[in-house]
Amino acid sequence: MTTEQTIPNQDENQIITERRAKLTALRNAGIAFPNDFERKNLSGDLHTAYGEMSHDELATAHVSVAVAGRMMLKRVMGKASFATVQDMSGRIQLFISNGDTGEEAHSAFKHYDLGDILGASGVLFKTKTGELSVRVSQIRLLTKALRPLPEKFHGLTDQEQKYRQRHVDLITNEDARRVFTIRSKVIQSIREFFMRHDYLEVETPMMHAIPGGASAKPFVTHHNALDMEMFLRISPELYLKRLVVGGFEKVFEINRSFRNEGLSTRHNPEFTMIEFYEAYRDYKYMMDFTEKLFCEVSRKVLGTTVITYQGREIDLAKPFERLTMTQAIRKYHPQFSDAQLNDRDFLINELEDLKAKYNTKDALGGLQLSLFEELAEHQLFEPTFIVDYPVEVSPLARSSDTHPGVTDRFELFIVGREIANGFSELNDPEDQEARFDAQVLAKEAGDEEAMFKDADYIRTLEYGLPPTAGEGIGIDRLVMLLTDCASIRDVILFPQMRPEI
RNA sequence: GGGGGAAUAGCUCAGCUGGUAGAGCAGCGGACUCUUAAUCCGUUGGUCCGGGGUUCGAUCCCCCGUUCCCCCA
Repeated sequence: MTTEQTIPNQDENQIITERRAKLTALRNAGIAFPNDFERKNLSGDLHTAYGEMSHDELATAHVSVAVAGRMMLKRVMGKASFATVQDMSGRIQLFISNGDTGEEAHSAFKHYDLGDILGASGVLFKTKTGELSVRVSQIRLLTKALRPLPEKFHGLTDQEQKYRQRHVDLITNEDARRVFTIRSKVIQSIREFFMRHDYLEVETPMMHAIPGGASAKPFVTHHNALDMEMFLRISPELYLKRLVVGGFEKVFEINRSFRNEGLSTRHNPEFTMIEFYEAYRDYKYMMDFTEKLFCEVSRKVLGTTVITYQGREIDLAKPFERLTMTQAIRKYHPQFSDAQLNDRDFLINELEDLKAKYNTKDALGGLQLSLFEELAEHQLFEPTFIVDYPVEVSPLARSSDTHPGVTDRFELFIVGREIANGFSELNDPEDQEARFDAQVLAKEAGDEEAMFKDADYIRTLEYGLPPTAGEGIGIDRLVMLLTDCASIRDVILFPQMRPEI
């Protein structure tokens, strides 16, 4: 809405200059950006309704249509032309000729450029090669595109440009449209699943005075009026459990959370997950529930539970395997005995040999986890729940009644990546306070990802959190799986990038 | 953070261990009334990512930097 002409001279080129001249001519001739074209038909609907009709049937039916879209292909043959326009539902071919539109309109059309947005009305017909097309009687330029599109055959292939100029990627690459359409449907079907199970969708704060609910470094910001440091949330967990205390016994939030860590093919600093909590359930129920969810989402969105990821097939309808960490290690490294995997000195020796990262102060469970991450995690291609996480890395999970040092917790791995994390919630306020205190000690000892003590959350638990199970599922990673994308940037519309200049 | 790769016309890409750059598409002009990445003829278009260095001469070799991609932590 600015009247100021902001022309980026530095990347002005001949093509843009010529298109600008065409725009100037349009301005001089009248309204250059009209807003009165009434689009009546989508190309996809027309193909569905009339695609199967013969040339003669269509001629008899005499179907009048008005379509609009971006011109993607253009073939001029003297007194007649073909153009392909693309709208939100697909593409349709236009036939423009002196005989149908008059020579003046057709001549004007010849100066339209690929990328321009057109509106056309006319009658449906089939070409002699059988392609459903519009015999155009009136055609208008609705929006002049000043910048040229990428090459019509290859589209945009430069990864950086695909991410930085996602609109161009979406215009030219059908696969990009496919991925983000699937993403939308995945979220929709997840929401439907939870609605059907009587969950309440809620929104909790994204700005936290105390970042909690996960072990991660937060982004820091500042509230001016309150003059206080605030954090972008790393997880909505503690707020959602407050709501369970409040009596909302089944809640979920499809949330954006933020973690101040590096960027990679698996990490974007802001990411989408769903967290959900259900009272009077345990972590075992959540595993069953998760299997149902994954199966249903895949079936609804893709029409099948059998997916192919990077060349390998997975059937989400098959029961997900459930292993403890040591079982998973032994599955891929049968040379280890149970006794060895329960021997601190042995584990430390192995981790040293592997040059793996681990915390020397860790108890047995922490060391097992380090070895699991080193030797087994990346091999878990088939969906696998790893159960019985150690207490020291699970400060919000309920302790096992039968195995000291272990919590009622699982993580789900598919294609070697963590995709979900759930547990029976710790609802003993005194135990929770002790766990927070342990986290504070870890933080003081230099663990930047250790949790803060949240006294308000303890007070909340003191009102009584019913026995509850909760879980978080990484939606970006789930979408990667369902769309066969290798990089998280391929499933995030605008992934975080370094500034261009 | 470490290692490897990439950056050349608006886009997709060539460019021979050194001699100031080419093709296709797009654009512009022309021919063409059923094309399908239309075709045919002609033609415009370059900060070879940026900055230093070596050299008579650098897109090419060396150093520094920027961004992206891949692998590792």
